[in-house]
Amino acid sequence: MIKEKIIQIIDDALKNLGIKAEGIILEHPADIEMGDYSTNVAMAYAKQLGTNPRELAEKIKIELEKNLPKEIEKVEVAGAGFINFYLSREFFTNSTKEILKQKENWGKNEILSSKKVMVEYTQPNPFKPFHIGHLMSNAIGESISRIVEFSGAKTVRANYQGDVGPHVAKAIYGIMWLSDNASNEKLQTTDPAGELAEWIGECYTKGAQAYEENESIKIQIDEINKKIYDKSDNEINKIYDWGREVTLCAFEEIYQILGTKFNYYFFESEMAPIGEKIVRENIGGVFTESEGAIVFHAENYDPKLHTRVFITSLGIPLYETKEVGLTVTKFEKENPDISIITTAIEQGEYMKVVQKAVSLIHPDYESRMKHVTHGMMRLTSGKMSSRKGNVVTGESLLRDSMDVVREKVASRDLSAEEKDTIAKVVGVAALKYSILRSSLGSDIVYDFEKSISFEGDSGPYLQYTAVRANSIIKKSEAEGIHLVYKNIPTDITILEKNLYKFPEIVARSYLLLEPHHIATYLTELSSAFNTFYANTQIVNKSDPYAPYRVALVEAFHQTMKNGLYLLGIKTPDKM
RNA sequence: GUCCUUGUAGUUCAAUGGAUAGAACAGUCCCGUCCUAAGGGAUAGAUGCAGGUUCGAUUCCUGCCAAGGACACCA
Repeated sequence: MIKEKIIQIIDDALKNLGIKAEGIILEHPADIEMGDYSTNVAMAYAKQLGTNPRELAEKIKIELEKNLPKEIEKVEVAGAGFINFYLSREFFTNSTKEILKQKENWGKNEILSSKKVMVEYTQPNPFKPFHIGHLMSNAIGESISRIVEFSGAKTVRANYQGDVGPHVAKAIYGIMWLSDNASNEKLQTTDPAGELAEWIGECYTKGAQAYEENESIKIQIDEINKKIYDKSDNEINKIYDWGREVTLCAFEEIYQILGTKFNYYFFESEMAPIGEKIVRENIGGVFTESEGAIVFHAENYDPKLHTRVFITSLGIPLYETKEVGLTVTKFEKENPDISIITTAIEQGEYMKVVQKAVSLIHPDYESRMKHVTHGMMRLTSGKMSSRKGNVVTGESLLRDSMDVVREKVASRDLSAEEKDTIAKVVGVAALKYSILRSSLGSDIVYDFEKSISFEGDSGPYLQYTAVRANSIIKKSEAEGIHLVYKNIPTDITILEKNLYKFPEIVARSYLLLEPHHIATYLTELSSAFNTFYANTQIVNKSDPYAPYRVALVEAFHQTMKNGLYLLGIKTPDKM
């Protein structure tokens, strides 16, 4: 790649000047006018050599110019002593050719070649609503899965769901309590799953409220919880089986719209016994008994960690224990080189403790476990809580987003089927982009008006720009403009100066596990394309440069398609 | 109290230790015989506070302030 090549010639130049360089830094200048690549070596070594940075930069420049490769047009010294490289027309022309050659492979790298990476994300709980937090985890996890895939790994997608525990008992109590005749009919069918799941969500909310407000109901629900575990009550078993199926079915419908296909579904009910066995086997070693419970004193291994209970004094395995079971199961089943878990930051400290415990039992897993945490999705009114019922569910949000798109395309000359597809694809894009445009660390303040705004910095803006490019390609085909690299415009567009950077951006997104770098890049790229589009008549048979410009548009379209794929967003042909 | 996140234009977000801190929305003002105006152009506007390291700090270190989270039997 060109980057390595430039670093090499800088290294050679420095050697000729008798400077031993360690780690040459080559970056893109903030302003595109200042060149395509820039190095700070003159500033970094001037002090050590006792010279002025600019003077040293000039010397290095002369040395570089003795043997400049054809990809570089010129070298300049600027500012406090930066050495800037300007890539040549030939480089950009070849770059366009390369993109069209690589097609769907454009942007891939080999950082993870022949590795296997398991990514766990989404983690909704049966019997509870699919809320915005799940949407967030899904968008991020799916994007990371695809970025990892583009980095050469085999990706295994996993989902982990809490199908047992107090939340299920609360929901079942709610279902029994709210079941009038009409809802008894509900229990006879699992269709439509979405609506039924929504009703179960309401039952959960009512049950959870009652649990906190009424002592006798609390006792009843605890009783139900026990019966769920030992499967001793037929009526409860029936409701349980029905509710589990309905909610899982509803989740599957959402995954389909979101574009996720899981390879594995892990359930807490299955992980509990596995984890419990492991924990009990390690009492005395890793775990200790304390006040009747089985705990892990993580602070003994790392002062920043804390003690957590793994099995209660009543002998019930907690989430920590199930997580141990899950982690070990993942490694035993798939033996991934890297196991990534995506959750909200509130799980951060807890996960460190669990991973420390697992590491003590299986030291070889330690360096392979990665926890990616993201901020919380919150309303302006505060934290979202499905317990208090003030939720905007993930499903309702998706529906609203798609409805807005439907209104916008209503007047377009498209078939009803096309409009429906566009509503789905663009609605999902609006939502995913609003999640993936920010770095993972900070919270996302959810503003409905803004999330459905399709102007400017948004998913639909990216799709719209790609669609415009697609129209040009279609039109050029109709006009019979053939791709030949005969006449190349002498000027270099901002679009070209952005396109070749795509693989670097993908690699960086993987190394930092931050999808937003791709989102930011695509927005800049789209902006560059739209400027080009506004100022240039591209499809023009009498223009000798038309074939190259169409090729450039195709290269742009391909880059957008691949980039949007990495965000889990589809590129429509029309909208 | 201890630990983990996060503090950047009016708002929502960017910025692999670099050059004049970038966008978008909202504001003001332009662009419609032309490939989709869900577009383009112009204009105004910001690094929580105080130190330190560095040729250079939004970025790294220390302290403070503010918001959110985790700290024994919820998940």
